[in-house]
Amino acid sequence: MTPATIKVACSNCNLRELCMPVGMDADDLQRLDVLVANRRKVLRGDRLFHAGDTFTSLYAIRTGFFKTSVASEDGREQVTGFQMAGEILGLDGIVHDRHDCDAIALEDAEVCVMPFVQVESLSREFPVLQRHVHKIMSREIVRENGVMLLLGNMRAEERLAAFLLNLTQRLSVRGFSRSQLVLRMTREEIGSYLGLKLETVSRTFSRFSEAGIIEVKQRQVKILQPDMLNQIFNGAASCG
Amino acid sequence: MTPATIKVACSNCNLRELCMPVGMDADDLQRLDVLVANRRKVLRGDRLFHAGDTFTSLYAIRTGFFKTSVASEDGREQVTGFQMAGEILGLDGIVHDRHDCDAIALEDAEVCVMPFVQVESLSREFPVLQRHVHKIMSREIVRENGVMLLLGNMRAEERLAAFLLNLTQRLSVRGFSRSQLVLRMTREEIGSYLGLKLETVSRTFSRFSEAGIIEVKQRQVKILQPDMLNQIFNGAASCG
DNA sequence: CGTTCTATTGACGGAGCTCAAGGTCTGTGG
DNA sequence: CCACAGACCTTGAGCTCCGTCAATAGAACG
Repeated sequence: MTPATIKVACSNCNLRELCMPVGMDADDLQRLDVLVANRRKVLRGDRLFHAGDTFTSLYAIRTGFFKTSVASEDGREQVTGFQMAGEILGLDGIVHDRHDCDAIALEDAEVCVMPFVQVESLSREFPVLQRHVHKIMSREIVRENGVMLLLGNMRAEERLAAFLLNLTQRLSVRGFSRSQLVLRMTREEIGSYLGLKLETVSRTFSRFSEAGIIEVKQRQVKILQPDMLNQIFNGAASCG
Repeated sequence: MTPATIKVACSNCNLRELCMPVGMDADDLQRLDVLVANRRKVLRGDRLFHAGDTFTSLYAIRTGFFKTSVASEDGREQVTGFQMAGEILGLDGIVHDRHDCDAIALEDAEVCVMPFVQVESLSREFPVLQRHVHKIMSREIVRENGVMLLLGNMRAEERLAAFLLNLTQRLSVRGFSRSQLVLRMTREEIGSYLGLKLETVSRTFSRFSEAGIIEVKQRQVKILQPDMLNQIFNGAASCG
C-alpha cells in the first residue's frame, strides 16, 4: 500500500525556512527530526488522501503542487485551495479524525508524513513549535476568510486578478519570478476555486491579455502590468 | 477601557459540555479555571474586537450572538460567520498577532476572556485540552470549506436552506427548538454571509413561505417542512 | 496519427443585482 | 396615547454579468 519510504530529517531540509521548523534553533531542529516518520511520493493525478479517510498525519509538501477539494451530496466539486512546497496538508482531518476533503497532486510530488500524535507530543515539549502549529492553522482560517470575501463579493475580473497575485506572491517567496508563472491546474480547476465556470476563466484571461495586462499561452502566464492587476483586485478599475 | 470584569470558573459553567472544557475530568477542570482571566460584557452593536487590533486572547461566548466580518480595500463587507454560546472567537488573530476580522455582538453578550498564552501553557500541560484546541481550529477550517462550497456552487435557495438548517442544528444542540427560531441578524447580514443581496434573501424567504416550507414573520421563522429544506440544500429540488 | 483532454470563442438566456417605492416595526418624545 | 423618525423588510421592473450550449482548435499522450 505505502509507496517506498525514505528516512529524512528537517534539520537539513532546504525548506526549513518556509515549513514546519520555522523559528527553531539548530539544537531544537535535531529533536524535530522525529517529527517526520517518512516521505511519500504522490504521482500527478493521484490522491494523497480522500474525504472520509482516517486521519493520522499532517503532510508537509517537499516538492510538487496540490489541490484540495470538497464535494456536495449531489457531486458538485469545490476546489478549496492550491498548495505548494512548504505548505501543510491535512488540517481538515483533526476535528473528526477523518479527512474532510480530497488532496490531489497536480504534478508529481513528495510529502513529509508527520503523524499527528508526534506533532502534538513535540508541541508540548517545544513552545516554539506549538506556536507555529497554531499559526499554520490560524493562517488557513484567515486565508479562507479572504476566499469567502472573494466568492461573496467580487466579480470575475477581480477574482482572477486576486488569484494571479496570490500565486505570484507565494511563488516569489519560493524564489520564482514574480512576472512569470506556469499554471499547474486547468481552467476548470481555477474556475472551481474562484466560483466561476471554465469559460468565464478563459474569457477573463483573454480580456486581460487584450488589455495588455498579461500574456497567456495555455498555462504559461506572463504578468506585464502587475499594478493593473492590483487595481482590478482592489475594485478600482476594470479592463473592459 | 475594559468594562467591569468578574472572576469566573469553567468548572461550574453550564456550557462546559459545549465549550473549552469538553472531555476534561473534574480534577483537570479545577486546573482549567485559570484559563479564563475574566469576563467581558459586549452590548448589542458593539465590537468585541476589530481587524488590526493586537491579538492577546481567545473569547468563549457565554451568552449572546456575534457576527464576524472582513472588509475589502474598497469597503465591501463579507460576513464570515455567526457565532453563539459555547463557540470560540479570535482564532484569526493568532497568525499575525493581530485580528484579521471584526467581531460584533448582534445582541447583548458576555464572553470569557482567555489569554492565549494561558491557552498554550495549559495545552502543554493537558493533552486533552491541547487536542481540543486543535479540534476547534480544525472545525473552523472545515466549516469554512463548507461555506466555500456554498458560495462557489450553490444557488440562492440552496444557500438559504443550508443557512437555516445550520442554524437550527446548532440551536437544537443548545436545547432550543428545531422548528422555530429568531434570527438575530438582518437580511443584509444574512445576504452578506451567503453572497447574496438583501433583496434576494427576502425574495427567497417569501418563496419558501409561499411553498409552505417555512413561515416567516420578520425575524421569527417557523420551519414547517425541514425535509424540504434538506432536499433543496442537497440540490434535489426547488420550490419554484 | 488518432484519441482524449484542454482551451478558446460565439450566441443566447436566466438568476440574481440594481433601482425604486411602499410597508412594517420599534423606540422616543410630546 | 399618539406622532414621528429611523431602521428594516417586501415587492416590482428592468438590466447585466455570468452560465449554458455548441462548435472549433490546439496540446498531450499512447
